Amino acid sequence: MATRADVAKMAGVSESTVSYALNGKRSISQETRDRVLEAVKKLDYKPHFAAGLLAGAKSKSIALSFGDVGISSGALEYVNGAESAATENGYHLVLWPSGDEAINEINNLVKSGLLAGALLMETKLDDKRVEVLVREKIPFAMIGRVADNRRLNYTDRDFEAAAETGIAYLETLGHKEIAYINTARGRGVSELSVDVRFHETVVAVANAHGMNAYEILAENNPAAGRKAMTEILEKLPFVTAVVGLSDVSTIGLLSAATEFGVRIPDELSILSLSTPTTQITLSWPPLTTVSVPADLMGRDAVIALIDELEGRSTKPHQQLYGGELEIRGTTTAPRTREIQRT
Amino acid sequence: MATRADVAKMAGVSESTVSYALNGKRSISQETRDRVLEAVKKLDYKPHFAAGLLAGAKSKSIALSFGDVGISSGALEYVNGAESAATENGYHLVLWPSGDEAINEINNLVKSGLLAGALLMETKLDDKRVEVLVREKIPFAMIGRVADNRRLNYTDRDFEAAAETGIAYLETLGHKEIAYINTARGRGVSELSVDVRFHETVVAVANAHGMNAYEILAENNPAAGRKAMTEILEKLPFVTAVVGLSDVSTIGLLSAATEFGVRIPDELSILSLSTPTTQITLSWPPLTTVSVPADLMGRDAVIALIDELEGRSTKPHQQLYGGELEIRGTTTAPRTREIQRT
DNA sequence: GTGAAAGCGCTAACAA
DNA sequence: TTGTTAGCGCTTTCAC
Repeated sequence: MATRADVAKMAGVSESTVSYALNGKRSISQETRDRVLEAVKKLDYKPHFAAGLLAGAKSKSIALSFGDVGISSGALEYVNGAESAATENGYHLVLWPSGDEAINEINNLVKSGLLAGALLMETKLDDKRVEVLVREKIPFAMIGRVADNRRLNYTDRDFEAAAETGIAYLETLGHKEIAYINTARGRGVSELSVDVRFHETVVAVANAHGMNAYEILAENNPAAGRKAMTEILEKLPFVTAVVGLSDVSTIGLLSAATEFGVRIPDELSILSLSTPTTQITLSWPPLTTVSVPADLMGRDAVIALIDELEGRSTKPHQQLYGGELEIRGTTTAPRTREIQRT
Repeated sequence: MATRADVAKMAGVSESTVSYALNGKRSISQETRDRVLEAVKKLDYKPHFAAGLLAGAKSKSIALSFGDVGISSGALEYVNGAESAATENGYHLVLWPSGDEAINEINNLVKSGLLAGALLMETKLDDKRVEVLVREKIPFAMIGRVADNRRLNYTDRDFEAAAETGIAYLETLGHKEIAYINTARGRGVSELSVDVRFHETVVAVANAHGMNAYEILAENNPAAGRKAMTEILEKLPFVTAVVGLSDVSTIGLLSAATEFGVRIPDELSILSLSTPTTQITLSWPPLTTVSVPADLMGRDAVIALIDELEGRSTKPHQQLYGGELEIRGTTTAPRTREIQRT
């Protein structure tokens, strides 16, 4: 491989001139630049990034820290949005599963110059990663929020707005008694910030609208959604609508309704507040949702981080996305008779 | 940050001794090692990877090259499998969208020492990435295959085995006339190797079993699956079973059947040969499938690549996975009357 | 506008 | 078993 020295020799200039011709960090005559560029092309010169890193150039790699059980299907849209924004800006995303030592490794690699910063997904209210990154002064941005977000970059959903949009719509339809499915949390099971925040918000908003909201806990998988449907039939036969706060479990709930012979939406309305667009049309009827602009949010978070890395931001970037009501096939006016399994 | 020189001074040894104490590339007395390790701990020394790379150490980063429209939900399981195997072996995956310049960039970064090799997903029969990587002698492994796989590492599905398993099962049930849904290809639309290979295989296997197989082309999304269902009702009302070769379109087909009032499986059997496990239970009834061990395949491909990177492999790693018949709710004996929309 | 040169922190060949 | 040392290719300061 040709080095910068080879280029310098061929172009008849010094090595530093080659660098500056390439990165534009100081002015250079058009003629000299042309000569350098020609030599670069002739020699098929490619810069050696590791050398640059050692000499002080900044890395263009960002660690993408996701949950420790892999990237979930719900998280995928965020990842794809983040990835495309990163690529457009000349950065790359490095997959990084969460874990106690993983975050220390990120710290090491940033200090080593190999990584520029980190993008955190699936944040918990009390997220250890944040502690470490703040202490070590590693630049990072979050998709989601923690308990105390002062001076932190985050891109999150606007839960108040989403709940308000969805519940106001159910009120319009005439629903009074609703159930909502949330991920099991507290009790040491999970403290994903999204679960806690949504829980609090939905109850408050429903009450404000004069509705009664009953919580059902379910892990975020289809089987748990099925169990939730069973629970509704057994314990809450009077509810006329169900609001899903997680993505996959809501689809499981819908399938289970079909299985149990509960006609959707005539006998029960289902509204999802968190289903990614790619999953909405996977079931029948297609889910009515308050949309999650996951792609945009992923992009937004990455761009916030890059702005910080490149010194363009002065204050933390904190952005909330509400999402829009998308009426599809799972909602209608409440039934008048009691629901039952057939 | 403390450097290797600081550690050497504190431990009272030379700098190279510190390196060897850390990487074990030459023998060292227990006493010396202990002293070095103690200094490392006291100084909180972290190796500077970029420096190591420049000096000749090998990178532990692998480019994960996926389709240019982002990671598809079907590809996610492969990614997660690959990621966990990489992490277990001390490697990391760098997200890399396909594209003409992208593959050149991988080439540059491998030459720069920043990347060790590449893992290719969503391979096409005539894949440009392979051309470049072979020419530049970049180590890589594929999930999928190209037309000529001599001397290449690949991990792929065993299409013959999968088709045989699925179609033999349909024969057992008594089906004679079947449709199969494949991604539109040829005609410049797509040349994903999986589409072409599956097409050829399914026809051959069906014929061998004395069945007639009719192809329906559909992009791999729910809406196209719905259209495929329409097409079956209109043009192939005599078929009693449908085999889906793609993942998402098959689920769309199933939803559409429910929508159109076609009772599954009584009026039409549906068998999927490619649906990832996470999507199977998203619809009702749950799909009967020939399973795709995507997680295993992702792991297998990464490990093959790492073996090559670390000089442990002498010949190309070529591995096929058949998958097992998993009977769920979408298949049964053929109906006797003609199918129709209600 | 351009050049010279001093590192960056590590690896590994060579020497002892 | 351990030490010495010459780079790896680039960035950047300082001088012209």
